[in-house]
Amino acid sequence: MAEETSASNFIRDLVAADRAAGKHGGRVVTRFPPEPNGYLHIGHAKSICLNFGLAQDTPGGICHLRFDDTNPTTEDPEYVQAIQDDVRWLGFDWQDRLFFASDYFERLYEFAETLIRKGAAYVDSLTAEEMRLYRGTLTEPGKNSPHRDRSVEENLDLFRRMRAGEFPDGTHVLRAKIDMASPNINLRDPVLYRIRHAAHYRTGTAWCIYPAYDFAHPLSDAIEGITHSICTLEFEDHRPLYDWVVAQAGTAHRPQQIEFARLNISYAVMSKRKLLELVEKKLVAGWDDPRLPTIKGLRRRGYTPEAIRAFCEHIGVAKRDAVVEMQLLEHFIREDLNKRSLRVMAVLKPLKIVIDNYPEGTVEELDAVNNPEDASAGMRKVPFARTLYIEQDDFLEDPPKQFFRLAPGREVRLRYAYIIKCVGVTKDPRTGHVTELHCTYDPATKSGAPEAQRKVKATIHWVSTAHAAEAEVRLYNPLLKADLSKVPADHDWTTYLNPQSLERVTGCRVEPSLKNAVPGTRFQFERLGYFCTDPDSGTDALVFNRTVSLKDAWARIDKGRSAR
RNA sequence: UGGGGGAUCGUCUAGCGGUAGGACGCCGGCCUUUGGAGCCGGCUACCUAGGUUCGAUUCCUAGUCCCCCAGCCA
Repeated sequence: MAEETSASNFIRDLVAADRAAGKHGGRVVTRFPPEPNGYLHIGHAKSICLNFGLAQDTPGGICHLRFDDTNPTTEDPEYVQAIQDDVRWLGFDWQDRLFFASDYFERLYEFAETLIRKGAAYVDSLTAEEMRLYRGTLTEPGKNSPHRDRSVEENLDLFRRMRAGEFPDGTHVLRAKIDMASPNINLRDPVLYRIRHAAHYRTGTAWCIYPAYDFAHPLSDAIEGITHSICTLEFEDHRPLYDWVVAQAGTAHRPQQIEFARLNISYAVMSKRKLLELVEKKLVAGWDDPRLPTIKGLRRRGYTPEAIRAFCEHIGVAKRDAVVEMQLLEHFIREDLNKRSLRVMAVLKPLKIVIDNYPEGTVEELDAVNNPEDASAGMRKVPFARTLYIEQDDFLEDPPKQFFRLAPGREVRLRYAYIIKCVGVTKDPRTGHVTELHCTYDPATKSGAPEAQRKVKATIHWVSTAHAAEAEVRLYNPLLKADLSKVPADHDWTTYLNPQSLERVTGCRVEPSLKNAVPGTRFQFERLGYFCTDPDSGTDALVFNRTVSLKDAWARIDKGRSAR
């Protein structure tokens, strides 16, 4: 019963119903329409999964990738490239259906003349400020521009001269002639074209007038034969305008706009504007900073496309505003990585131990399991010797009752090795800090040996001091100290950045098998979490990012204790 | 105070007049050479008030609360 099937949602249901009713000739054509003015983030992933997923799930369904590049001042080919990379990395394929709204500029222009000819659009010459005043308010109707009744001939002439570059920016716009008293402000003669003497990254200086979203988007959809144009909730009251534009242009095809609630994630920066601000002000390392919910950031952090897709599938699609907890995203990456990542041992904060009764100069190559969840992952050898590093957190001089790890006189098992007992503690006489532990081992308890069955309360990880490689490990915490939705608008939101969002731990020691780890490789550091080799990593300086920690029962207990 | 939307466990989400389900989370327990994973059990919800009905989360009415809209951004 509980098979892993794709959950339905109101959009899937609607599309299925349209197909069943033979609407659009039974075809399903969706599109993902990013503007190339920033990098994609997990919110876009939701839309990508929805649009491409709808196409995939429908026999004959297709999904276009269309760049909505109608604003030359903010767009850049760097973003076009990055967006394509990200969509592909997420696992979706637009095949030969890569489109650009800018490729439609000539046709859109013709549609604009069509509207002018039928008296549905006019050239206005009010300043932006005047236009704002004429627009009215939420509760008061607007009033007609003095230019609203220009003749078709005059409008055509003016519009052509706008195109020809005769006027400076801001002097004229093309407006839809709808209703300045409409209770829906979007219908109060919205701007269709504006003058922008700016080079476009694709069309260069061929144009100095550019279509507005409300004009370009519905018509691009119509041109491409999009059946279901899925967008976010804030466009809901643009839908009458969307339909108006398509009807006035008289296109053969009439696409249907459907809106859903955008994704929000707790303690994550999800607005394009804010992400750009973080990057530009160098508050983060770049668009791929692992603290960012950008696709590039998640990727560098160690997230897999599979986990992101599973997350997007499970959060569902609805119309109510929602804030998904970060823990849910973390759940899906843990679930994925648990099944596939190779286990290795790494010590983040080393504490040296000497096994007093272990022969000096001896090195044993012990057998270690690569992935207990996957027998085909095989085994590897890990060198064991007299002096080792263990995790500082795995020793407590005066442990509470629930602490099962090492303490004076206590025993633990060293993973894949022996049971050891702590017999001595060396401290720095000045600071009182523990600098070294002396232990003894029980040779009969070697992992795999018949007499090794003796139970101890805990197993801890370790590395051999002589064989381990040094590494830097970057730990990440939420970028924000509070949810931005609760931050007053007049506050500088960057003051809510978490100063502890990045914790660089240097002097870590990792087992020798990691010496040649290639950037982008994911591991489980046993008992610690999932880690991914960073692009900054090289053979001389290993760098790992913590993708997500393992669930930590002791941390919870410890937290509960200190809270009391 | 105009218009457009939305309200179901702490968080997401299902339900389409007939016992309110799932996931995350949280709390127990089992198991464990990762305090991981796995397994078992538990926790908590229909915005309010009326009405229709044998029966309402679902339909109706009236409220309440939340989100979006006054860019020549998308």
